Amino acid sequence: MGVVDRKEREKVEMKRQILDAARRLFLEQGFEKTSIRNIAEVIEYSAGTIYLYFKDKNEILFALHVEAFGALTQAMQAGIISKTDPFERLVALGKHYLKYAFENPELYDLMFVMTAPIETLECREEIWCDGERAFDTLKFVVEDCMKAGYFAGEDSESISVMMWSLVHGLATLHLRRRTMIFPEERRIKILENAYAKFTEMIHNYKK
Amino acid sequence: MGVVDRKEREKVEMKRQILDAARRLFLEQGFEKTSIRNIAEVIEYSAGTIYLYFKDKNEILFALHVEAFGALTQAMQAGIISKTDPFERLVALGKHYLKYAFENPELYDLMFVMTAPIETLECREEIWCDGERAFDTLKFVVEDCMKAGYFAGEDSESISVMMWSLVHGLATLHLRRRTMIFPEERRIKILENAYAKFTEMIHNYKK
DNA sequence: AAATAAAATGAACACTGTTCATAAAAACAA
DNA sequence: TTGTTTTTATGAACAGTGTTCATTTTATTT
Repeated sequence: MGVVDRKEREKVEMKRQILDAARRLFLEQGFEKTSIRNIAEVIEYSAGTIYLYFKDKNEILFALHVEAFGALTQAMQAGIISKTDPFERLVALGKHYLKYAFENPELYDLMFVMTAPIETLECREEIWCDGERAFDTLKFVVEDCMKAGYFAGEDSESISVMMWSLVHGLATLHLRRRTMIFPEERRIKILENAYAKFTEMIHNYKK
Repeated sequence: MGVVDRKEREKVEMKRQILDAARRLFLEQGFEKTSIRNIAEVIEYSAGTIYLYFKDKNEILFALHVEAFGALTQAMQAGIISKTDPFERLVALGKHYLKYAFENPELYDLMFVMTAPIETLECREEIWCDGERAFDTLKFVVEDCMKAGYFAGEDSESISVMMWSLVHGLATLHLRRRTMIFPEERRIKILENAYAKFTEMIHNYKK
């Protein structure tokens, strides 16, 4: 039957519409302040209809979570292929990670800061798989650096966690407005300097 | 009039009761999931009464914010006085900062992650003063290290932001459960290793 | 004891996420 | 085409939210 196929397509199409509306609203006004009724209004359906396509509000967030990680993975790959030298690659990887975070603040939030969805999806393996894959990408680049003579005698995991924490720290301090203690025109520069200093330090490090 | 004095004391006492109840509930179930009615129930008053002592829910959060920063300042001071050598001081400062974050997850959230209150209190100077003071403490210790020959030729601000970002990154990745990609029994060790590696690197760094 | 001032209440408002009986639309069978 | 069944959509209802405010209760002053 071609009908069942079309129905399937329509279902997917409807989910897309909901997700697009939800993403837009989440980006504009945040997760908490966006109501199911808001989303329904945008796509011109009743609130109840949303629940025919997604179990609850968190399920919508989860779907966006998957998409967001897809985009981050792409951004990270772009960083990797932009350089050939292993260490330059690592630096570029961090830069692209930060770029992604700054350009997609709400999505970054959703991936690495939000707790709301996590409680509900604690048992959900896929969530962690995405994060794990991203971390493994970082670790892989770090190990490449080690093969090229960097971080001699260190373990790649510690170096990777250190690197991740630093860029995540820079990203969240800024996204959550904690760089407000600095004058506005210098904020970005200050973050860039901190990252530059960090990469310089780990570059020149000898035991 | 002694009466007006007593009234003043009672007002303070009532505020204390509200704040204590609110802190407990925020710590237990988070800010969003705690309602004014919940707080009122704990102190055995009606919901409306809360609004005679605090303008709104955010005002309660703000009061706790001030308290939380007081406690962090204390924790940082404890780190500083625990050592005499400048660099050991810096390391201890970071350790005590992390300790505070792990022991007071919701308060740490409130200070460095939450966005909800910040929107409302954007214009509020006091908020940023507290954060600025904490950052200045860090910068001061970094500058002491420089006087002792560390970080030659660097500027203390970049080094301080780098340090802050790293510990903040470690703290938030863990508090927001993103270390779940690692096996449970190794999580803390992994964070400690990353911090140890970082301090080691900035310790041995020569331009 | 009466008048005044302060404090506490609880109903009301407009909102939230979610459910579910009902109604409309679409697909299939005769 | 008509009647039946399945799918999809609706909107009222529920229990909750933050917040306001007229009303009542309590405390103080005259």
